[in-house]
Amino acid sequence: MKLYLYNSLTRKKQQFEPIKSGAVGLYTCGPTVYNYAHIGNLRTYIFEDILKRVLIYNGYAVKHVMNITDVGHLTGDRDMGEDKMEAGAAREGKSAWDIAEYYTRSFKQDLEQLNVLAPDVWVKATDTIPEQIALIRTLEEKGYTYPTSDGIYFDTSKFKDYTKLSHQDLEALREGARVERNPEKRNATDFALWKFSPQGSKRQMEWDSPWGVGFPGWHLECSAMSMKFLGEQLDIHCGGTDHIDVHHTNEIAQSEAATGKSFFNFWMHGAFLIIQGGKKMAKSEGNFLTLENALMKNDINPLVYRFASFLTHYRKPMEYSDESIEAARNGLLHLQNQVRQITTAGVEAQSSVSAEFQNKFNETINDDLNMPRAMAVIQEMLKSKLSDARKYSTVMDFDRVLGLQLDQLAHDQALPEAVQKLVAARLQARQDKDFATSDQLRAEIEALGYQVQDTPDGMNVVKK
RNA sequence: GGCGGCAUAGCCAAGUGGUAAGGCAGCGGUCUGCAAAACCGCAAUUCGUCGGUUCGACUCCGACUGCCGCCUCCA
Repeated sequence: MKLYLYNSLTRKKQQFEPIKSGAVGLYTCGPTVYNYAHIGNLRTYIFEDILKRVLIYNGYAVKHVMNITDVGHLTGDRDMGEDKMEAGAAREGKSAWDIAEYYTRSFKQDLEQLNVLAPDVWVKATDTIPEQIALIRTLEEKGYTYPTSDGIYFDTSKFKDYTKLSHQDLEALREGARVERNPEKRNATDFALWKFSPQGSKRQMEWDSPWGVGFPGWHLECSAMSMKFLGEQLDIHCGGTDHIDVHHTNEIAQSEAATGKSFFNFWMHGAFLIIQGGKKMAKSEGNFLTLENALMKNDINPLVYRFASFLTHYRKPMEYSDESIEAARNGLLHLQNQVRQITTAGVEAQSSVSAEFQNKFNETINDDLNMPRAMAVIQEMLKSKLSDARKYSTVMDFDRVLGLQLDQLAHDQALPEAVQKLVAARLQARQDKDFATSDQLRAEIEALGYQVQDTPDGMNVVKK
């Protein structure tokens, strides 16, 4: 079945065809590990996970690479700020390396909680320094670089297709610049490939290079890593929408200048999460929410957030609020109950997947990952005239893409001892027809975050 | 100032030329000791405003209004 994806390069939905038949190289921009990921960041990783799962669903072998930026990402623009890692280290009184390690682990935990498939290759920027230096060398030989007092820079005026991704008007951009310029730069858009360690101070992260001791520029790592692990010409590169104008634009410039070939065929970007009032989530906005403090702290399953993200298309800003999480929580619980309903008949045994609904579902997700509509297809299927067995098989097939762990529902019944006791007591009370006590116990169970379902087969208690 | 995006029921949100998916909340019903869960049914004569094109527009064009993103660190 044909797969259509929106390509930021052409600003159109295009049919996707990998360079090598049957296999896809996927590169997703990872985090800068100087702080926790917030749920806005996480939205992008969920979008990328859906993309990857859709590729797999369509039968492609996917090789997925994600970078960990642990050096070189500056706090200010114009290549003049502090390194975020060193700043994080100073803030927390730890070494930059400890900071990187700590937040990398935290990030990976978040992805696990959200059931995001791990990439095949994790790469740290600091593990590819030789490759990055080699790339600068190539650019130097080809005449794309120039030195300044603080580093080696890429001359963007020498790369003719510089705006092919951003579609920006550089003249206009220059006029509107409201940031102080680095006077040694030849063009406002030039960027650092290598930064020298500051005079007289010792950085925690620094390396020798042909140009002097220092560290690589932020954009360089992604070029070096993706080429190292995926080759010079690649299929799909993703990231947040904010990366279009600078980060990805610079990656394209340095990569294509170095290889003379077009870099990635598809560029895909996820839209932001915004909170009530329409603001994006960011540290600087003071509305920074992590998975932990937005959901887990309130005893809400992180998969609720995953489910919530399916309700808005990835290219549209997603509204976040307590109400939206509550709606998603109820929505997921409903879906889980629907699946439980068709599981109880003991029909877990394989039945064939409904071809009609599978086609419909496949067609929908293949239309630029239209998850909101896919969710509607699922409801349509669950409310159709299919047998429970077929519904079960079909929804499990869909869950390969959804990743909501719907197959684990039956085994998810382990109740805490306190709840078990209440359940046993309520069972007894009901046998004794002592409904006052029974209702009282039901309220207690629900207060602990569980839902009581009395079915003809007995009492069912599930986590909300 | 430049570039781009968005505006659809109480809330969230698909659809993008042929007469409005789905979810949450709500209401009615079946079931139940009562609830809950599940299931069945109901909910926008209408898609920010004003014009235009068309047999026909939420969908195309223009203007306007409001909101947002990037051009500063950023997913």
